[in-house]
Amino acid sequence: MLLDAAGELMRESGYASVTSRRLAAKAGLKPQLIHYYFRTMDDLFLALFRRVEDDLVRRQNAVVGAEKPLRALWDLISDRQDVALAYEFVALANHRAAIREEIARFGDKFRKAQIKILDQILAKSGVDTRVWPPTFVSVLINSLARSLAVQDALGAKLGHPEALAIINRFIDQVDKGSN
Amino acid sequence: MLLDAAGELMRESGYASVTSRRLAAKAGLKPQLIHYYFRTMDDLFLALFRRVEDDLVRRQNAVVGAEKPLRALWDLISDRQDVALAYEFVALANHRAAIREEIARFGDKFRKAQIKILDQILAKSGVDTRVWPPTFVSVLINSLARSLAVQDALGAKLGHPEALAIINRFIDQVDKGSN
DNA sequence: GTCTATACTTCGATAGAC
DNA sequence: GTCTATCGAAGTATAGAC
Repeated sequence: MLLDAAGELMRESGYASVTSRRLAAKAGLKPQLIHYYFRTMDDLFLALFRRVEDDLVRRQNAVVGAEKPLRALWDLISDRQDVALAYEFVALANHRAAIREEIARFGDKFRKAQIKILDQILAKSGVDTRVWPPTFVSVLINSLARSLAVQDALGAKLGHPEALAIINRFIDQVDKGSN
Repeated sequence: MLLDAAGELMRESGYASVTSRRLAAKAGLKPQLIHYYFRTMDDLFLALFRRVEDDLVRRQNAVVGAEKPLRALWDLISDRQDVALAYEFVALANHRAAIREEIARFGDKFRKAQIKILDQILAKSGVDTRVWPPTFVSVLINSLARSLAVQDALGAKLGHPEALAIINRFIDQVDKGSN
């Protein structure tokens, strides 16, 4: 419950506003209880990150069974809430070594799993994997999805429709061949 | 001088560590002087952002005259220092409305200028702009450059060599035709 | 412009009673 | 597990002397 509240606070107001006092207020507890469950705030941030991490890996694995797997993957990595949280964690990692290491570890783990999944999706789709190697597609779609999501959230959308048209065409083509 | 120090602090330790006390310490001043030059910390962040903004637009305009213009643009938007700062500002924008608006405004302005430049570069290069519309190339290279830079900085580099090989091939092809 | 002094708030974290 | 009490540090910001 505390981690839920912490995540919400972080997405809405940034990592700097996740303080023991504010978090406690949101959860209807006394600030001291935060330190009972998580000795330091670093412990809390790490616990939250690991939780989000597990959830993302689990959801990513689930796209394999979807009717339109690449679309499902794209939607997953485009999720506004997730992207906002990811940005906060990256900024947080800038001055918390423990977080930075965990993010780096996760980044590679998530990508490794994603490449495996894309390998299957692309093979079934009939797309030429010499032109579109799964590794490249992974880097490509994650970059695009996150950039578009964050810029959209900020309110800068110039060029997005044109880009999305091309991206959607690619996704649909892959998912069409997939069935 | 203060803005230089603030930018450095922000890149190194995150926006949350840009406080009047720490900034003053770094600059060898008393904390109260910060408030003399910038009444509030918001004013300071805005002033810093506008400064970085102008600098980026200026540097982007300069790539037109470069021998390898697309490579010059790619290097510009891949700059580790700039990307780190950009992430901090986005995170900061999450809970400072004034910053968010300024970033959105800049995002569209920067992209608009970039599309214009890419229009020239791509036209000269002989690349088929029906396959590679300048707007799409703009969204694409900014997404890729920033994602790769930030992940690199964190220490997650899985798949980067493969992606860069493909990106570099495209850039070289464009710049080759450009001369 | 730079200083001292200072007000007020919020922070992380611990001790100890129940 | 939850409470009261409390410490010391750090934050933003203002007033006023020089």
